[in-house]
Amino acid sequence: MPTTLQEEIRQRKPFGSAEEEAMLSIARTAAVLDHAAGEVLKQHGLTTTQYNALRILRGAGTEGLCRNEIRDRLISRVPDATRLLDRLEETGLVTRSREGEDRRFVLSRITPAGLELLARLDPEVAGMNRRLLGHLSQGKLRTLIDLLGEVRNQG
Amino acid sequence: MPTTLQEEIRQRKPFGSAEEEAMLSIARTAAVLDHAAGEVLKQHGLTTTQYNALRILRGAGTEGLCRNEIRDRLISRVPDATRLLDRLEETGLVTRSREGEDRRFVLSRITPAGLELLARLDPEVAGMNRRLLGHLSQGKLRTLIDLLGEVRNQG
DNA sequence: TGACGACACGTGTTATAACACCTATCTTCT
DNA sequence: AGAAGATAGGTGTTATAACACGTGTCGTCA
Repeated sequence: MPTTLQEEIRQRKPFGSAEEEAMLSIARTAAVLDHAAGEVLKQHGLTTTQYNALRILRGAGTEGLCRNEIRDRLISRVPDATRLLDRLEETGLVTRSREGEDRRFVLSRITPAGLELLARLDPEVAGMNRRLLGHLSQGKLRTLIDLLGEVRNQG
Repeated sequence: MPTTLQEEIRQRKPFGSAEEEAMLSIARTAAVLDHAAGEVLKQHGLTTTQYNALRILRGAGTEGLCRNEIRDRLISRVPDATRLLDRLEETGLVTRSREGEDRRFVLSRITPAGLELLARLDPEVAGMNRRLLGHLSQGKLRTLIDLLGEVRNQG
């Protein structure tokens, strides 16, 4: 197993700056984790984005959320939340309806089938998180989270 | 500007574990940075993956690299490096030829046009890195890089 | 030597992402 | 009231990602 990013991507020259190395480290780490999560979710017919959307809708409860609200809450922004929800609706995990007094809004809600799927996934995802990150102490995880927050704020 | 991830994605409930929060923080940060980098590169007709591939080929020099070697070095693995190189070849940034004694290998090389493009991009990318990450001290960046390395090793 | 498996690439196809554009509804201002 | 702009959502199209499979080349071993 390679021990440094430079070995991992077999780069000969050292990084030009800490900023550059940090950019690549973040991208690389996210790619590795996203791939691992994707493998787990794929077995349940979900992509990581679909799973993320379902989690958002579970958090929203019975009121549901409109399309743009879901889009804005996604970890990784997608320009086409309509068809993301189309697919979740096709597989019966989400329902949509235009019902408020403002008829522009279409509320999406997670279905019982969606809730069941998430409930089945919860322990599996928790186990995956431990497997992927459990070798770091709580203190290190906290430091990492704080540093990433600093990166995003005033990025 | 939101100050915590929880506000950023408007999540009501606190995170279930530090591992979960770290997973989401990494994914979120990578998405934000990748989006910013994509905006810069888009103006030059490149995606972040294409840019990454060009950087790899510049590092390889005149010897070039074969497809699978490029694929393995990419920050974010793609299952179809052939067509990634197809596109770079179409735009004249890369050439390919089958020439070694082992006729299975197809060597890809960056062209002078590719080198010129990268040379034009170098200062722009460096400036972007500073803009995105320059507000963190060198010590914090080093800590972040090290922690991300720990995440990937024995992940 | 020739059959077999491994390897390096490429191709075909489907699903999704990305982008521009369009429709319907609402708000506001004259 | 009615026009203009903003907002929410959908559609059409192209590009790319993702996956399975096919082709040619090489090494190996009976």
